[in-house]
Amino acid sequence: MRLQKRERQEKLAALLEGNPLMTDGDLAEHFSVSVQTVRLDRMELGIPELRERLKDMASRSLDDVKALPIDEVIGDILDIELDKRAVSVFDVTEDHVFQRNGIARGHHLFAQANSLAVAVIDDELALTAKSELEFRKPVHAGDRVVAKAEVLPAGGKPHRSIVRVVSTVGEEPVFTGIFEMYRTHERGKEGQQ
Amino acid sequence: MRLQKRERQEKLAALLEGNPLMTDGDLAEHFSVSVQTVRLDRMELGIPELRERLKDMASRSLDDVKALPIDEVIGDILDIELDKRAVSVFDVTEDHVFQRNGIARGHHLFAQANSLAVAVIDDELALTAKSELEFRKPVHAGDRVVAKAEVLPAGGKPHRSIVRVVSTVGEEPVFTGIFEMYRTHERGKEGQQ
DNA sequence: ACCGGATTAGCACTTGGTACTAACATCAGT
DNA sequence: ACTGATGTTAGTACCAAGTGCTAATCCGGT
Repeated sequence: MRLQKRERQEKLAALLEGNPLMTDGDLAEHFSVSVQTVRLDRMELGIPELRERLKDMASRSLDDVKALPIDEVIGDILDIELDKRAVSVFDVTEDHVFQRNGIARGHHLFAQANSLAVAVIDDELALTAKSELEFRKPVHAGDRVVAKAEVLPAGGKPHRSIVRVVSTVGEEPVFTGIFEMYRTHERGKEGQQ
Repeated sequence: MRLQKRERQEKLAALLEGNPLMTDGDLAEHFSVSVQTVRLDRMELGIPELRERLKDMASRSLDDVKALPIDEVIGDILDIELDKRAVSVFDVTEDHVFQRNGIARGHHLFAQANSLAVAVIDDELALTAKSELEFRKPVHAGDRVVAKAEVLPAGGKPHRSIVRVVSTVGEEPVFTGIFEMYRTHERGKEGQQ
């Protein structure tokens, strides 16, 4: 019954992949097989015991807490010239769309554009003060959204800059936003690097 | 030496908060105290044993994988009356702020408000078409943001609704947004419940 | 009928605990 | 100085979920 063994081991590995919190006893019951057989299977598959699996997950999830906040910018910045212009790209996945209709939730498009607007400002503190948005076309999972930002003359207001962002999928504009940004330092201090 | 005990227990709790992977033995060594004392301390503090802590972390990190994409709505909706008004609350954590200055990134405030605007519309398909935002005050980690949405007369435009959202921390308004929403069905079909 | 891989059983041992009991230690109050 | 409360340590029995090892048994193919 060579096939049975192989099949069982494959299913066992898959099972533990999805739900690592099962004891050998649980697994034995699930496959109607003895605990020892489950142990042998784990040996052969190189799967560690429950406690080791838990420890792994726990320490990995500790790292995750530190790893998560590295989304300072939503989307990958491809090109940037401070206080002038910037380009970023953002790939829309299933995670970003309404399950209802498959259309990307607005806040993701906003997040990409807003992040870019913040990034393009050459100042250690840049905050969004106001903005006007237009969602022109629905965006779907699989779409690659390219956002282009350009910094416009602030119109004389101190500590302010205007950033205009246009996001496109292919050639089609899907989103536009005007961001009025607050900054601590006046524009033009190129000496800061 | 009542103080010593209290102090030790505080440090012990803090220690496990930061690094839950320590055995009673590790802790005993760290505090130069017997294992039994550590156990008593854990009892008094209601801290479960190592394995339970690992199991908790592991299952939590499993949930996280499933829980993250289920952010159909950012923030918890406290109250909602379709096509009229809705309230949601969103707790800002370290994960939502710029590490630079501790100020919440704009897209989180937008996401809460926009989610609420979508939720309050009584239609199977509601999309944001345009919006105007104002970020009035910086929001910090630990702040609890309460967003209130009200649906305004659409001004005669077909398939449109206007939603006004005001977000506050305490009594202070921190964010306001006007959302022009697109909907498939005209307003007024109350029969749907 | 016999061989070999697969399976099962049994036992001793390990970790990191719980639950409980008992012995000290230390200090305060009278 | 004696008593009591509080805190600390020690020791025992027990548990879950394993490892590691040996031995027995099953079952199919030739």
